[in-house]
Order: sequence, then C-alpha cells, then structure tokens
Amino acid sequence: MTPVPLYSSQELHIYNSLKGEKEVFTPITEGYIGMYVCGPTVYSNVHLGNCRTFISFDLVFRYLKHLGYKVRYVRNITDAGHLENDGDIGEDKVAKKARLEQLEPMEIVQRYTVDFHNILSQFNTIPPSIEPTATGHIIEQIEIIKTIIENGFAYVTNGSVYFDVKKFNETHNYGKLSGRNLEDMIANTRELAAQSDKKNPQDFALWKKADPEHIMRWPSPWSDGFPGWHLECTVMSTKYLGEEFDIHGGGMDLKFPHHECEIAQGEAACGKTPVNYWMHANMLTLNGKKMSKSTGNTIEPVEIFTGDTDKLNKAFAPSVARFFMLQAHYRSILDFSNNALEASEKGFNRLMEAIKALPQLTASNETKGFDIPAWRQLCYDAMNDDFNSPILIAHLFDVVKFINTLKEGKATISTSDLTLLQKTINDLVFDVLGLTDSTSANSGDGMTDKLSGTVELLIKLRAEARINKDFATSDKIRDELLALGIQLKDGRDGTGYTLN
RNA sequence: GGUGUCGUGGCCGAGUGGCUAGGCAGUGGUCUGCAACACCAUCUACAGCGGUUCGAAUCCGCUCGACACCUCCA
Repeated sequence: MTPVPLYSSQELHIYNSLKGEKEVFTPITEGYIGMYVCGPTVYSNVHLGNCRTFISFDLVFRYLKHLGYKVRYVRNITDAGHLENDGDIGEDKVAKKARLEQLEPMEIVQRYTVDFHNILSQFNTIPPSIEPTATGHIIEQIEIIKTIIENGFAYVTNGSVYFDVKKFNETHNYGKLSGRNLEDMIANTRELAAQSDKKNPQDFALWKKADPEHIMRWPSPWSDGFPGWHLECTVMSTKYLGEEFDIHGGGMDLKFPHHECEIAQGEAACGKTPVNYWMHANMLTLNGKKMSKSTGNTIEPVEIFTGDTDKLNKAFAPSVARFFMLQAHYRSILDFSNNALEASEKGFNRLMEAIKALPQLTASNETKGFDIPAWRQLCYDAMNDDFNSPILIAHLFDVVKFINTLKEGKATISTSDLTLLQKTINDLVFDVLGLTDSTSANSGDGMTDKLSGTVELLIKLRAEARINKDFATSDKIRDELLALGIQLKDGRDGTGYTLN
C-alpha cells in the first residue's frame, strides 16, 4: 500500500480566510500573481510580532516565486497614521508622536522606515516589488472617495466623509470575511455615539477633517484633513494590482475591521470584490499574550540579536529566530520564549551542520537506505498544503539523519540522487525557507586568517601536549579557548573548532 | 455581552477518523586521556465527561480553561 498524501499532486492549496477552507490556488492570469500585504505603521520600532507576519508572507512570496510564478508583491508603508480613536477626536498616530518628540512627522516616518527595512533585511526577507506609502497616494484616495460618494455608499458630515455601512449592506454583504452580520453588530453596540458625525457606529471614516493642531493634513473637496486608514490599502492595491487580484495578506488582527472595510470599499468603488484569496498570519505571543506595542508586551528584534534583555539568557542569530517561527505554521499562534528559541537554535545548528557536510559526500552506484525522490515529493507536498513549513522542516530532519549515516559510511547514494539532494536542499532551505548559515565564519565578527592561523597553532600545541599526556596543558588550551567563544571539537580525523 | 480560534508527551510544536510528525530536554550507547561537541537508539501524548463509529487526538454535544477580534495593532 502506498500512502496517499493529502495533496499528492503538485497543486498548491491555500487556506482562504474568506471561505474558511483550503482551496486549490488558481491565479487570475496564468503564471502571474498579484499579492498585497498590509505593511507597518511607522511610528515606532518594529517588534518581533510584526516581523512574524512579514516573515510568514516572505515564505509565501519565496515559494510562489520558486514555483515559477511572476509575483508582484505590494506591501505598503502607513506613514499618514491612523485615526487613533475613530469616532471622536481622530488623532493621527504619527502626528502625535511627532508633537511629543518635537520632530517633523516625516522625520519620524523616515527613522522607523529605515529601522523596519534594516530589521527585515536581517531576517533575510526579500523586499516587496512595490512598497508604496499612504502619503504618496493622497490624490488617489480623494478620487476613490468621490467615486464611493457618487455610488451612494458614503456621506459627508462636517467636512468628514463616512462609509455608509448600513446602506452598503442592503445590496452587499458587510461581514463576510470576519463572519459577522450587521444586525448583530448593531444590536450589540454598547455605547451610544452621542456627539458622533456618523449615522451609525459601524460607519467608518474615509476622510477626516483635521483639527487645527493636527500637523499632517491635505486639502480635499470636503476639508483640510487626512484619509481614513482603511482606504490606503484599497487605493494602493487597486492601483498596482488592479480591481481584482489574487492574494491579500495581513495579520490576523487586521481581519476586522480593516480587511472587512477594504472589501466594502473595493466593492463600493469598483463593483467587484477585490481579492480572491485572503490569507491571515497568526499572532506571536509573549507570556501567552499577544505582542502589542500599546500594552508594552513586546520584544524587539535587536534585543534578540544582542541578547540584551531579561527575557533571554543569550543572543540569537536572526536566522535562528526565523527558523523558530517557521517551525510553527503561519496560521497558528506561536508563543515566544527563551526555552523555545534555545531548542530551535540547537535543531537549526544540527540542520546546518548536515548541510555543510553535503559537498564532502561521495556518490556510489546506487542509493541505499533512503528514497530521495520520494522524500523530495513529501517536502513539496508539505509546502503545497498551505505553506506547511513545520512539516517541511520535519522532513528536512529526516534527511539530516540520512546525511549523517552517509558521512559514517553506513549508507550510499547515487550520483543522480546526490545531485537531486543538493538541489532540493538548496531550493528549500535557502531559497524557500530563506535560512542562512549564521554559524559560518563569514559573519561580521568571524575569523580572520591571522586568528584562524593562531587557533590552528594552539590546536597543534594541544595535540602535542596530549601525546605527551600533559593533560593539564591540553585542557587549559581547550578551556580557555572555550571561554573566548572558540569550541574545539575532537574527532576521528583530528580537531576542528566552531565559533560560539 | 457578541463573534471566532484553540487546549497534544518534561518543553516547543505538526497532524483531522485506522498507518507512533519533527525539534529540544531526559535516558542508553558510539567516540574521547577525561570531557565537550557530534552521531545513533529510545521515550506512544492528545483538557474533562458523554455520544456517533468496527475503530476518535481527529466527528457531534456539554463542561472547564486559554487566547483573539468587536478601539489603534502584524
């Protein structure tokens, strides 16, 4: 009996949040994919939770490209801020921070955009094809508001423009993504919006008139003000990907109201539902609670890279943190902890050690002990099943064992299988998972020729001491090098070393 | 209050009706002057109660617990 995997073909299945189930992925235009992911609001340093989402979609982007699709990946920068309290004051987050620190708003935006790019680059994410900013698309936002008003789904009050959810719901379905229905939402509205400009509490702002002290503002037919948050994604996705596109991603916390509003805006403006496949990446938690800037329950990537935090016992390489995240499925909640990271680091190093041994392997006439083509298929089956990276990684560890038995000469591999193995590892570990070998000496504080020569000399001296049974000297060399972060490794063919 | 997700071995974390995921830790072994490192082997868990079924961690119901969204959030 041959086991029949869930998806035995090469067909890619994606869990579509809109349908609540996995579907075969079919792009609108064969061979091409339009993908939009909601980017960050650049008013503070990114925390690790933010990064998880972008790493999740980096995996998606990488795999789609690996499958041969031409992908246009659009990820915005929210630099106009959001309405902080949709309903009354309407304060812009970026502008608020600017006032507190006496900086220009765009200075804040610049600083945290640079930080965002820097951190994501350390996590080895591939930059999006287009990274548009909200402030760069004010004109387009104003234009689409006009269209929505013309189509009868928005109204103007005191210089602000609101989306008429109730009206929209008469002919469309507001709530189809998040599984809510408007009647329930109205029935469950707790507080009465007494002094609100809105007809209904569910209505959301498309344009907000700015208070006099509000710094970031633009002229519009309705008032000097600023666009509503939900609108920017609709405008930028439509502009660069069209009125209908393939994939829209974002954090689970954006499902409602943000993405629900995007659907409503798209349908109200264009008469079409904008997105075929909605994908939501789940949250990274710390101490069992969602990471969130506002509650202070966060850890910043820099703290992980330096180990300079009481939440960790040591520093961890970006690639280890990335590996840790990929060991969980993107739709699962993942809890961050020192213990979990340490476990991942050890597994990651074991994987990398096996991969480093690949070029030294010699091929034989036939493969014994492992079925490389079948293994490769299992790896792809895992990825085709809604980007199941943890299953892929489990399969990678199966091949690690095989590589180790090859190293010990207890198994053999044919030339063609060895080539296939090397290619598959290269494709999946480096191209798709986007891992990098952080343990090798090419990192910044790595070995210089002088230092490596010195270590080789010490190894030689230690070997002589051991031959003379002068273990006091040999142990001193070993222990003091270890204290410096250089670990000697005695093997059958002599002594090697690694940098810790 | 409404909506939804989830509860898996010491820890992390896959899996959705029968075929013991995987990683880490632990244990046993190989290697070693002793170690460390590395490698091999091993450890049979699915919140509780009831139901459906030949068979349930997986489906259904209830109970308990956790989390998320309903306000800015990745």
